[in-house]
Amino acid sequence: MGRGDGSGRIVSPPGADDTDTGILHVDMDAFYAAVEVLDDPSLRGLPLIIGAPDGRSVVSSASYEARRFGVRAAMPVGQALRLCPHAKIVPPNFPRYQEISANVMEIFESITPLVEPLSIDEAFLDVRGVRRLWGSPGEIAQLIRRRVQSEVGITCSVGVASTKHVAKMASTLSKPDGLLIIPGAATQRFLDTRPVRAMWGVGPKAAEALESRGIRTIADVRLTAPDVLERAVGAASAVRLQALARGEDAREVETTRVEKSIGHEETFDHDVDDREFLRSELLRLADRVATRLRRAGWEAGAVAIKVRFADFTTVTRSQTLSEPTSVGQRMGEHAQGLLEHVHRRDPVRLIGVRAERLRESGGVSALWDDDAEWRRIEGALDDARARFGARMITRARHVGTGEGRGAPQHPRAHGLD
DNA sequence: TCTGGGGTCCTTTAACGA
DNA sequence: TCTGTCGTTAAAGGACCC
Repeated sequence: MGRGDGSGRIVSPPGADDTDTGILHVDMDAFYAAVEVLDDPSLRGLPLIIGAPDGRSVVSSASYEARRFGVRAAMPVGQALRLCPHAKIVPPNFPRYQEISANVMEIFESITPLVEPLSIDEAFLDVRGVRRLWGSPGEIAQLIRRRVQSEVGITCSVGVASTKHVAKMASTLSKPDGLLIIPGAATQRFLDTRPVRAMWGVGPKAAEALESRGIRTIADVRLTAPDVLERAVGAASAVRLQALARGEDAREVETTRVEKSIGHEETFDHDVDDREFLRSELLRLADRVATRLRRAGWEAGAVAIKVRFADFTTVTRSQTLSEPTSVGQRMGEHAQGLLEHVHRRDPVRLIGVRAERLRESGGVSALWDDDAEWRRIEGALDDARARFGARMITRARHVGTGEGRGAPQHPRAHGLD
């Protein structure tokens, strides 16, 4: 979600030069707020803050009317309300945003198969292969903007360039409801004048490290001696940033991405001292993570916990499992064991559980949904696996069901009862 | 007024086996 | 056999993104 308020917006005139481009970055404008307006037109024109109204929540999205008052995503809701006291707070409705997102992505995929969703509200498109079908990249960008507006009812901004990095920077500059095309030959000129903070991957820390050395623009990054840059941001980042500053970005639009971890975390309304309560919360969170693992047909090869103390310092502990699992009870027990390795006893504001090193599930668990009895069966199966070896149990499943991972079905349907 | 929840990636350090 | 080194992996922390 863009954090700007639309001031300093730059857009291309109609029919602008789009020579040597082909990568589009499409970004919905104030997406969550836009969906809320779509569903309740009486909200149009109002300063909206999407975020839970209670205690420690932050702004997920804000309408441009609210941004004019300085409200930004990730800002505590309390602070946002002080900046814009008459703003209307709307609690987020993520399933609904997911729905609208799917509609938008469908439009993209009707234009090119090369779509890389980056998040719920943005995607890269490679349109180099569909010119004869839909026209030049600039024309396709306009087509997408029209179609998203007319078929979904919200606005988006599009950056058109020769690389992902430049397309992303361009869409950001064109927000809201804009289009910015950077022809290949203009890339260096475009980059050179932008501040380092505008680079994708340069956040507050890196920007501070660069600016304190007098490196303020992307041209500065390009012209700084590599060893100086390396001392500022580390070796890997230095190489990457300098390439991006020269307009080099060989990353392709990737249509498939494999998730690497799944986790849940929660911030308590009030800091928690009670170790037993923390243990029970770990179990609960582990259960939610395990449910998602099974639905995806995965197992965790490692479990990690995260503990954030009242002073916001955060520690993590992780452990590789001797046997991968997607059983909530087992993940929860591992999580509780990891908590024993956190010796600091101060009040805790957040706790989380994450499944890492995901692999395809070899077990029965992927076939069925979450259910107390089924959890018991899974536990028994896991124990059996541990005792007799996973291979036998796995093979038994394939013989027994004669099918792969499919729609969730209850074990009774297979006569396992 | 403090600072969500979902992630990814990078860096550093330590341990370990060849 | 001893010692140093190299490569790999695990773990922890942190920056960054939306």
